[in-house]
Amino acid sequence: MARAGVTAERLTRAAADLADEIGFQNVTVSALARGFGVRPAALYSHIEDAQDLRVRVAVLALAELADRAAAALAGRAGKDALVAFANAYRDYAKAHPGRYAAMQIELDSERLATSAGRRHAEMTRAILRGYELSEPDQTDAVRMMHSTFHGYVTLETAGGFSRHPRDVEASWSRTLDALDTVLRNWPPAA
Amino acid sequence: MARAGVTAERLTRAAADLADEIGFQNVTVSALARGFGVRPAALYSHIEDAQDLRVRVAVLALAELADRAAAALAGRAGKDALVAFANAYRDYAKAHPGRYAAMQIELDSERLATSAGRRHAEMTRAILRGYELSEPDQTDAVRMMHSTFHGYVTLETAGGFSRHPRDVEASWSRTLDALDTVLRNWPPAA
DNA sequence: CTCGCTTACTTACAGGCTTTAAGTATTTGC
DNA sequence: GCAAATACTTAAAGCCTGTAAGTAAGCGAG
Repeated sequence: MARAGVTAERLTRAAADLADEIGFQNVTVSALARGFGVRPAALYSHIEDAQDLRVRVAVLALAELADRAAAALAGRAGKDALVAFANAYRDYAKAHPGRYAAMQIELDSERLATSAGRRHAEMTRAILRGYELSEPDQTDAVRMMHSTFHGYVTLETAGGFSRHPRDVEASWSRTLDALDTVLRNWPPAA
Repeated sequence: MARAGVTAERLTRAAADLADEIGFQNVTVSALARGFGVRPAALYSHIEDAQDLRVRVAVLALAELADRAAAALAGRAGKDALVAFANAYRDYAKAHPGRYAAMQIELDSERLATSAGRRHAEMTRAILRGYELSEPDQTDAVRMMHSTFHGYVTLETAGGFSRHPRDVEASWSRTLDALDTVLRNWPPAA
């Protein structure tokens, strides 16, 4: 009965990889245990329950994405920064669909504050520095940007754009152009 | 042993209502059967399996939303139409979170073509008639609009905007202003 | 009206997942 | 080298999905 060397970190990583392979919904404690050659009950020494595992994957994914976005953003400003950030976001989601799906579960505010959620918001605001928006326009713009990225990526990966011949890549590029346009010409409050 | 009068339609409606109450993820065949005072196995005379039930709820929700959007759109044009459509979309999602979640499952293209998916696309294009965009800009704009709506509503209902004091309603209104702005000033292709 | 067919629903069961409890083996640290 | 902590095991309860086979209810035809 040699020990399998299971830790919460390894479990989380394995769960994330499994999610990318078979879909986040299909990641079960049992399947994960199987991968480690261990009985399901063994995992409960390392994680609280199945939901705890899901949250850990979500936090991991948020951190990974924040790292990539930060790297993409380094040394860029204005539209350049906008495009780099957006592409980092979309590329991550496409490369890691399971991790991206994990990010969508509702995290309690405590965990989000501690996690990379804050970093994302800060980076988005950093991009907006190039557009000289003051509050509350800045917050509105942050929300619109995030909505556009998230919406586009979600719909694209769900196959929502696949029934029209127009190149999805091109539409994305034009959407970023449009976003840049509106940020430079943010409409005055009514 | 009186018959319970279960039909696929009633099941679908009950499942949708249940989803709005307890969340789409928590709708099970067993819970649904309980609501009808019937054994779980009885439902398999009316639905193929659990996935079939989910798809039915999704199609129902798509049709309901299309009806509301069409009603909101009637007699309007330009920004007026854009705002009415967007609000119908968001209001539906907020009033029926379970149904809205159901709409996000991947539907095979066959079912989507038959269902209300087509109507949605047509309505979005109808709105764009007021902005005089020609292809492929029109398709790009449709995709951006849909992404923005979907992204905003998803993030809002997931609590993603709740850690900032700015009124979510106001941000939404400004986002629609911004969308109108960019549609009127759609950037020329590079 | 009743016979017989179709359909709705039942019980029974197999198999999978989650989670707790209690026991056994292994490792760590003094 | 031994005690305490930790990793893992089996066992079991509870819930879910889905299939198979049986029973009862309704319906149409004679």
